[in-house]
Amino acid sequence: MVIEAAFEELLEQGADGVTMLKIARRAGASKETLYSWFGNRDGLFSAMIRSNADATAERVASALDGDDDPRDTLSTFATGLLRLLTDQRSLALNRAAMTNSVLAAELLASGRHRVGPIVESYLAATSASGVLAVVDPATAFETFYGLVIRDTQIRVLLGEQPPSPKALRARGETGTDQFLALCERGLA
Amino acid sequence: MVIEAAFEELLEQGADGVTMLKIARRAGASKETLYSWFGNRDGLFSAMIRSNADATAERVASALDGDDDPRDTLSTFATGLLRLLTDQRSLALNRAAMTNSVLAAELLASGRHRVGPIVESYLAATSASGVLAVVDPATAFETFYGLVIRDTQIRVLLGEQPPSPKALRARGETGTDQFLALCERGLA
DNA sequence: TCATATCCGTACTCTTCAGTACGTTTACTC
DNA sequence: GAGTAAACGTACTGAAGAGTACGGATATGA
Repeated sequence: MVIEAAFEELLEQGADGVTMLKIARRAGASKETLYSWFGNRDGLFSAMIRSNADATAERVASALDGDDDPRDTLSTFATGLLRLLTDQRSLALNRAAMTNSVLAAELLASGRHRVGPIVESYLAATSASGVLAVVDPATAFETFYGLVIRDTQIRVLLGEQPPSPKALRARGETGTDQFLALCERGLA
Repeated sequence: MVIEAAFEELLEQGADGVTMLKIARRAGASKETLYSWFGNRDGLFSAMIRSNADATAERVASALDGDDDPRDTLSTFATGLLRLLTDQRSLALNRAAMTNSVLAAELLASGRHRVGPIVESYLAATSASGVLAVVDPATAFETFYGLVIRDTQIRVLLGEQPPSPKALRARGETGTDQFLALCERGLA
């Protein structure tokens, strides 16, 4: 599949090293086919962003789906979010979008602005049921995000090694504990 | 000055739109002069990164310098950090470095890894004097960073409008309050 | 078997830009 | 004002890649 080949090229060569010819060769397709399917280079990148975003939104929604203890749900979700944002594909797409305003807007729309509301409605519902007290779901999610992600994403975007799975889990749990502590004091 | 001209080009054209010729013209210099001063394109970008980092480190150190109430010091510092990370020059440099591993490493070294220790030693000293209780200065700084910056930097990197100065200040204060609350409970 | 649509491979155009070469000009020093 | 070094401007080379053109292959279905 072409999108798969494009991701492989992207991971190996970086955003600047990706060429339509290399992708075509790896996919066993011709350049002309790529152009007829995706229009141009940006179109192909758009398709990659959408493909990644679809997989993401689905996972986020299902992580917040059960009715376990909010601490467990949030902590699992936190770990998943960290894993997602330090995943090589996401990183490469973020790097590529960073220097292209159209792609950047698409990435924001299909990523942050699609995931945000899902989490916010979870926080609102949980808060309404009295288990958890958040002042405002939107700012609460930002606080949660900050406590979990910290400077991790920007550092790996700039080339640092991503934290180990174990470290990710620890971070997810600590961040969740900190978030719940702030909730208890009415500071989230 | 050449570096100034380069920054202007970078802000107007974006990282990909910057060419040595345009910079030379804007600076009233010749391409050959640029090459003799900076070696090559990356050398010029390195110089820009260093120039920006020097200004930054100085401001950070002086913000943490006085012996005011830690809440005031931290809150002022927080606002400054937010302003710094959403500043157009920093953003443009981050975007440019994101697709160039050498520049990325330089940006990390002269930015995050230079500012971090300064803040950590402030936290350690303040903690030692009993005014504030942090478990570990390094993770405490990460927590503080997360509470202040949240997803602001990545969003503006992807093209969103930076928050207003007023919003930045509010964020700096709220983030500081949250951080101090976590300190009190031994969670930072 | 024929018709049609899709796709492959190759080759071509066009543009852009990094980096270099070089002759001329400015400016400073003695 | 002669000598020297730095810097200007213009022109050139070379490489790379986006996008296009087209003839030939392959498949599908009537």
